[in-house]
Amino acid sequence: MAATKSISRDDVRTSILEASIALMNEGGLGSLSMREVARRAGVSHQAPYHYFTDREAILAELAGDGFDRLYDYMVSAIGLARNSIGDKNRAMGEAYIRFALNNPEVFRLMFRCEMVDLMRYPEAKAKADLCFQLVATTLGVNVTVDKKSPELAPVIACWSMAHGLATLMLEGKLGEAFGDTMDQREAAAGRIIGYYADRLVK
Amino acid sequence: MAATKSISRDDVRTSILEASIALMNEGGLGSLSMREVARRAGVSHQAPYHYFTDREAILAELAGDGFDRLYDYMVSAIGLARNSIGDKNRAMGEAYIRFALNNPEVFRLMFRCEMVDLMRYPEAKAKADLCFQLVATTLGVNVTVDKKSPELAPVIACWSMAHGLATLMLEGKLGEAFGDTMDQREAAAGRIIGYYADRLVK
DNA sequence: TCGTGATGTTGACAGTGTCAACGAGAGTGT
DNA sequence: ACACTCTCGTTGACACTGTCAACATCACGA
Repeated sequence: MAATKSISRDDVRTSILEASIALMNEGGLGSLSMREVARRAGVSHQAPYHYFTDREAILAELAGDGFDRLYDYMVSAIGLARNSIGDKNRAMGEAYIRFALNNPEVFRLMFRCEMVDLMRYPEAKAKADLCFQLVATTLGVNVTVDKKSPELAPVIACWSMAHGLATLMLEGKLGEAFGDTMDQREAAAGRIIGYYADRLVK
Repeated sequence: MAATKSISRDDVRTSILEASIALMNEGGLGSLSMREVARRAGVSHQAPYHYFTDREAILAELAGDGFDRLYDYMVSAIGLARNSIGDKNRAMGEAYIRFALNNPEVFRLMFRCEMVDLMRYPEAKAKADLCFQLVATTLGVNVTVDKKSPELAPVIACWSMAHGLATLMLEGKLGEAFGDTMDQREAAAGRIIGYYADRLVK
């Protein structure tokens, strides 16, 4: 039956991806090896190559999922915010950082070009672009504008601050200045973003 | 002779580090392997372990050098700036980004905790702290203040924006919106920093 | 003079990504 | 019915990795 066959095929592919996610979250990206993924998925060490050309192809899929989820994080936050650009900007920045802290390994994957070269994975690239467009339109900037247009400057400034703060927190460069528990750290980051994001858009 | 011995010892250590730097700059951090380093340095594959306990110890040394050089970048830039905090802040941010673009692999090393856990390398950590203190004092904030003091907020905001911008450019997330040549990209980043850094400190 | 420690070597081990060769089975055209 | 091809899966091999263990050399202090 074609049905059972195609279901089985999807099953293998899905179990490979699930094993990848589990490994990534357990031991970090360093412990995500093709052979261990295959072992976890219960197939031979070579089977994953029938679904993904190489390790990077798996990572690209995970990164693509990450951009989808980041998009959802931001859309939800924007929806809950009041109608002013300032409030939306603040909510969006907080959501960006919350996503990074809740999904550290995927976040790294999404923003490290030597791990996933988005140029070679148009699907994932499109999802990343969607996130950028969401940021721009939320700040009231028409994204169809010329890439070099100065109109994009505030978008880049806001994005840079949120991204820098997320990265520095993730990599432990802010010490424990932001508190010990996740909630405390999110709140502290939110205060920074909330206070300074406004200054960048007007 | 003790002299020749100690010189020879230093020679080996130096050649190991030089080989590491060369490899890092040629093929990225991924191609910096202990065995290839040893090969380049002209010693057996096990010799480096007499000088560094493991791969991370070499990377920590390189990262420490990186913080030294970042410090120099920023100090020079501050010295050339006019006397206002705004000008110094701008010059410092530009220097930060110039350093990142000119030394991409070292910059990554310095800010990725899974590559070098600074907690385990107090020497490198001290150099990193020096950079942070330089940023704080340049912005007129007394760094001996309580880590959780809100006085540090503008310091963190400025650092985050510069770091985020550097990271996003480095990882190619800003497309070619910033120009094709290195000079163009530096200039564009400088414009962003120059325009927005001021808004964060007053 | 005899350890002894620092410096260097070679050999081995399990682990990795990936190529090559092969097989079972389904689908298809004749 | 038969041969062909394609997909999916296997096993085996290769060179490479980090690192442990064992051994050689040789300067130096007791």
